Amino acid sequence: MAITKAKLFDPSQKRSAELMKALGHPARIAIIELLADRETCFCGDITDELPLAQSTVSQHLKALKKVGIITGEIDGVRTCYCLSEEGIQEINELLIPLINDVTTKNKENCC
Amino acid sequence: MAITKAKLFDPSQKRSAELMKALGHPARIAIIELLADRETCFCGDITDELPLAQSTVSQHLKALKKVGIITGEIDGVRTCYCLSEEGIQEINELLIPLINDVTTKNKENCC
DNA sequence: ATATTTAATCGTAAATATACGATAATCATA
DNA sequence: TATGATTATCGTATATTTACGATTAAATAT
Repeated sequence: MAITKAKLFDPSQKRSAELMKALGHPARIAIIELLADRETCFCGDITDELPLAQSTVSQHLKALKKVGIITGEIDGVRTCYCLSEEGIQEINELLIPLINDVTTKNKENCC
Repeated sequence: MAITKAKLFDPSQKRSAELMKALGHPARIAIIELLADRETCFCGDITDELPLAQSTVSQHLKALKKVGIITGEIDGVRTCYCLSEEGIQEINELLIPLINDVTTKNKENCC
């Protein structure tokens, strides 16, 4: 059957996946936690806390920045990275409904 | 300086990343949404809704099941997939603190 | 018993992600 | 101006992911 299979993924699904994917690595979770604790925000400080090379940490920071979860602005010879409120808010807005849907609708009737 | 770099990623960070990674693809987001809407739960029905081959959908279902976000149990010749309350709850518990940390602590002082 | 339906798995190709060291670029300092 | 500190980027090797068609396996129907 399956007359059409034309329905592609919609922008919201793609955006959700993009954000989730950016969080899909222990190093990037660790970075988020570090920034949330606000003990530090320079690339070098973050590198000191992670079991990874500087270039690798820089790559992870770039990935988080690209999707809008963090911001990074140059401050002299260093770069200060901070969590982006907008990005975190977006994660919040995309995930919470999903979680709510599940916990309310899925209580009784599965196979 | 960076005297030691011994601290590896902790289990919670790895688990969070594992769950986020599983959600890091539009097809898997779409599957979660389909299952939350509870219109269907058999692999074939899901395949009909997605722009992907049956074998690919089966792979995505396997990935979601592996990390505990969905369950799948054989029902005759078909397999019924359902969202796992435990899995969703875990996502909830791991993400909410992170989001809260951010939105409360990160208000004022960034670079 | 044979055919059909459904889903999982296999094999594989192509793309993406991850990690590192080396290098380059930029700013601050001597 | 030269040096040092900091971070980004380049080049590259390896691993993982994603996708597909073909095949297999299992249950049901004929």
